[in-house]
Amino acid sequence: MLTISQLAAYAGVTVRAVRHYHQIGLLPEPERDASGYRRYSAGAVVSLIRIRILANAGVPLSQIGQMLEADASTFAAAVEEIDRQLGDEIARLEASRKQIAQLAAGDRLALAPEVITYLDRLRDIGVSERVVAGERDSWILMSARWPDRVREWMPGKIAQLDDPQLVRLYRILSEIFESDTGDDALLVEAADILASLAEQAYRSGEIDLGEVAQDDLPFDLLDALAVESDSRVQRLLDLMRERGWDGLARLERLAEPST
Amino acid sequence: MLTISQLAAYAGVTVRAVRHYHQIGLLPEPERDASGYRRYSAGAVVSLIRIRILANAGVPLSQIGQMLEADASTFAAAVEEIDRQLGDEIARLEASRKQIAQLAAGDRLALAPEVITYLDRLRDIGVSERVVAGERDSWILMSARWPDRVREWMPGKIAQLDDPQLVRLYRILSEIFESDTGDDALLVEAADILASLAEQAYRSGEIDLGEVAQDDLPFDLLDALAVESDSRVQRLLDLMRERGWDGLARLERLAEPST
DNA sequence: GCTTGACCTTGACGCTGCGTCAACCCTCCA
DNA sequence: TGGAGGGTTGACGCAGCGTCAAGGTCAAGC
Repeated sequence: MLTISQLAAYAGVTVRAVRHYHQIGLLPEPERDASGYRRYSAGAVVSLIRIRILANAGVPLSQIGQMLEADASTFAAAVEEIDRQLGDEIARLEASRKQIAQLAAGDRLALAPEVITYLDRLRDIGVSERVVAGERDSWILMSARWPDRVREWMPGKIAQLDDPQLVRLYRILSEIFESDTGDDALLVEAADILASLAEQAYRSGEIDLGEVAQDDLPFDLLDALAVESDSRVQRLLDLMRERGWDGLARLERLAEPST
Repeated sequence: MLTISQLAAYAGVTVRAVRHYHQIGLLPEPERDASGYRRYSAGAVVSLIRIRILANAGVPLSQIGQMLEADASTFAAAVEEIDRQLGDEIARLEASRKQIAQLAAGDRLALAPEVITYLDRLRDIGVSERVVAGERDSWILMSARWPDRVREWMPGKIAQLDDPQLVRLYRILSEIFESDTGDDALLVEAADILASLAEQAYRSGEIDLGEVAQDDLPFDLLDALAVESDSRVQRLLDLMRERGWDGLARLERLAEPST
């Protein structure tokens, strides 16, 4: 007769594992000797090894009992199911691995390469780091919901940077948010340019977001994010409202311009 | 300001997950409103999304906090470590998948094909199912500890089945254990053949187990297993002892034969 | 003002497969 | 006879939430 540690050693498992199998009813409790020790027969070793064979194959303990008793076809069906689950799990882990490979490639925020390019272009034209960081956070938000759409939008966004008016706008914004003073004249100038750009876009019908339902887009959230990062954005919003436009991330016409 | 469910929806996670992140200190608790509800800023959405990006890449929650604060080289090192762990996990699952594929291939006990062949040969020469089952359990025990050694031993075992004496022995054993009567004459005959075979093996020095330390092999366990399955095995052991041999799975000379 | 349903709160258990104390008993050997 | 090295049960811990339970709150319709 064997003690629990001998049994465990023969089967190549830990004593704790054996007791666990008893607890969940997978391995029957053996007789006890006079002092209360469990005493195992040689057959228990075989039972335990068979349990481990299935467990090592990835079968959940909760199913092993049934599988050991099942007939061939039931067994085969169960095996197939387990294999499917293992396959799913492997697929999930490999997806994770792809993700992490992207992170390793220096793309610490997991933004699409197109967005990274866009942010770099902003830096090239002299946009300050704070404003770039704001843009980045906005695109993180957008990418979370429409990773594919964002990639489609980027070429257009990058092309827009050729517009001298837009470049001027970004430079003014950089100047505003880089300084700690509240130079309202600059804010007014920014609002004027922004209104002008919005007007052009509105006339040319350029505002085109593809098939994304516009209510679905978190423009309010983007505006709120901007205001959070710097309260002077609120002033900009107010100035835009005076000029007949609502919002910032997505300008919406409030009323026809009086002029 | 956002409620917890709005925050969760923006980031594509469950409310429960957000609360969990608060609990483990991964996401800071926001201010509460008058009624005790959590109220989130837009920045929280960005924070949460960044957490999920890392979590989806397989980073354990317990490390995400540090990673978000880490510098580039620390971050890269951590990423590499995570990737290694993912690789290990995938390897383990794929090993499981191979195992289960073997099970699916009809090999329900995960015995090496050589052993299956051996058991089939036993059936071919007329060995009863009970005796084959006993052999099978023995080989399960052996395979658990020396899967590779067992495969090497099998060709020799199969070759031995050409010996008419051995065939006769197996047939007698089958007859004994298939009947419920206690025909002692058959047991005596079996013991005589076994002793004769042992003598031959002893003389030719054939007993060769390779480099396996012999104390390491569970011969006592195998004998015990046999006795458990049928108590008449005990009588066989006694008869062998009378003939100067100890054990059954591994015969050991007790004394030089008097003849 | 009342109901209703949707949303918020904290607290706690469940899941998987054991690892790891804790606190105590049993056996064997020098 | 004392200590080392077994054994026993009981319980917490782990990862990442899901899922009640037992309420309090809010907005809307009657």
